[in-house]
Amino acid sequence: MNIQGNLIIFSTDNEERKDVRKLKEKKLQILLDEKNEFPTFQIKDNEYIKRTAEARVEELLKTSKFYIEQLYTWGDPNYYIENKGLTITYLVIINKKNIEFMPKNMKFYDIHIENKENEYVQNIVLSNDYKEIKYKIETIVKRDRENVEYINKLAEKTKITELTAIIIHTGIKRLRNRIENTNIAFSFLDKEFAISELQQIYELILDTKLVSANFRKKIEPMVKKTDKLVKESAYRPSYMYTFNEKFIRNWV
Amino acid sequence: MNIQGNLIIFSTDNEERKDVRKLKEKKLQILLDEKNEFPTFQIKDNEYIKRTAEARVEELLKTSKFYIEQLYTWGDPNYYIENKGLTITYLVIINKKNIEFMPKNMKFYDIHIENKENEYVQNIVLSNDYKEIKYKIETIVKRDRENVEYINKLAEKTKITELTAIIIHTGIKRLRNRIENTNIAFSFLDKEFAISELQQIYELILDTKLVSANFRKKIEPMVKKTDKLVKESAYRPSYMYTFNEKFIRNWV
DNA sequence: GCAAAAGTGTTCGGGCTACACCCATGG
DNA sequence: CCATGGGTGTAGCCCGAACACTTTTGC
Repeated sequence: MNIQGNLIIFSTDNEERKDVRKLKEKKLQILLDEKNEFPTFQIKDNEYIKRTAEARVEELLKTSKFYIEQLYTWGDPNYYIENKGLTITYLVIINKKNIEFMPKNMKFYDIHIENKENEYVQNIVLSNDYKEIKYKIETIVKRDRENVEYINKLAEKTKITELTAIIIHTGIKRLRNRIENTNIAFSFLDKEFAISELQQIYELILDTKLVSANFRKKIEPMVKKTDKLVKESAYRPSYMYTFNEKFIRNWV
Repeated sequence: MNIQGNLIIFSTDNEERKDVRKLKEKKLQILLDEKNEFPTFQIKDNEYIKRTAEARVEELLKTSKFYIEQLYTWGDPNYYIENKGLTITYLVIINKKNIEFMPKNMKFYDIHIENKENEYVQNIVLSNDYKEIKYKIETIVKRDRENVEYINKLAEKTKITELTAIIIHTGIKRLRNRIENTNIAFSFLDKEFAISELQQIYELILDTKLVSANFRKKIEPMVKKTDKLVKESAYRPSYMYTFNEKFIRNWV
């Protein structure tokens, strides 16, 4: 049985502050290699797969500080050109500051997901300094390709495989589910952070603009205020907050 | 690589009506073999695993009417005595009326999950006409056995393996997640059903009592009233309802 | 009439939304 | 002074919880 693991690694990037009066803008990113594919790893008998996946992240980025969970196991021969077997995908969230080393053949792509027309259509844009990949994902309910059918209209042109497109789509859906129900948002951030940073994470993942006064109240029970101030911009400094450990939430 | 599939099949049973004035009581059930294990299936290269899992259900129960989704892929050598590899579990929901054949070596066990003390402790009771299996599942947050650690205190006595216990636990959590966010509840029922039947499904899965006046209002948009009446008891007959197809919801 | 479920309506409170408003900062 | 984000308060709205009440049935 041919079986392989791979990793969809999410992170965020802080753009430089162009205007001291404005917030740094964060961007959601994923790590892909030069063929626009995810980092992979081999799975052997008598190994604890989750540990194997973790070890691969550690080897890749030389750090052990990240969040990891199993995303899905893909097993549809139509997804593969050769070696038609299974792929187990793990979803990773990492704070860039914890990355000690960047593999030469890999790059973080900015990823932007626009929800269009209706809830089943998404436009996905991947870009870095060198290239831009755009494609549209359409979910058709009740058809039978892993429960839904995905159409990756621009897949051929962009050299993103259908499976890669589906994994990105599923990864985003999982993030959206988790961010509303668990504390994964904090995995993107430093131990101490400003509320506006947390809000940006929510906005990036959910692709919405939130009203900060309301966001603040909503997440208030999940954070603890410290007495430290961030002073690095031409607006009122923010207090630093930390995650309130009482709000650990697990999920299926 | 040694890899296997298995199935956690959920269904419900209608008890006989003891008192014409009372509702039939439903019970949540799962299918286990004589060793208290789940039905398994083999996975081969070049097969669409979900289809393979479906085919196994069809072969087992001689029907094609059921709900199926991937639950999780288990890969921890500590879970296995021998053949230490991977197990991919699919979760199935079936209406007993659609089962055409019951395999001789398998039985539906009533399953009752009590939430105790706090959200991390569950008492699980499996029973059928011949035996009863009780165990307690404790989830410890932040430890590292598939993200949480499970302690199956009575596993040895009851001959339920640790993996079986974890799959049941995870299956229940998945059902609880799905029932709040999708329309899986309808998979347990006939095409036409009374609101009280639907409510019982919710109560069984969530282990709570719901106020029927409020439940009715909550699920109102998800159902359509027919003009048929159920008259088979000494209380006011109910209209039959059907699922409103506009409320199909998918999930990650 | 009675017990039980079917079904409707009303009240109350908590949480979310929208928005007004003041504060603190560097330029 | 200004623009910008930080932070607080408040009014309105919706949804869910609690519960009262009427209807319908078989016995």
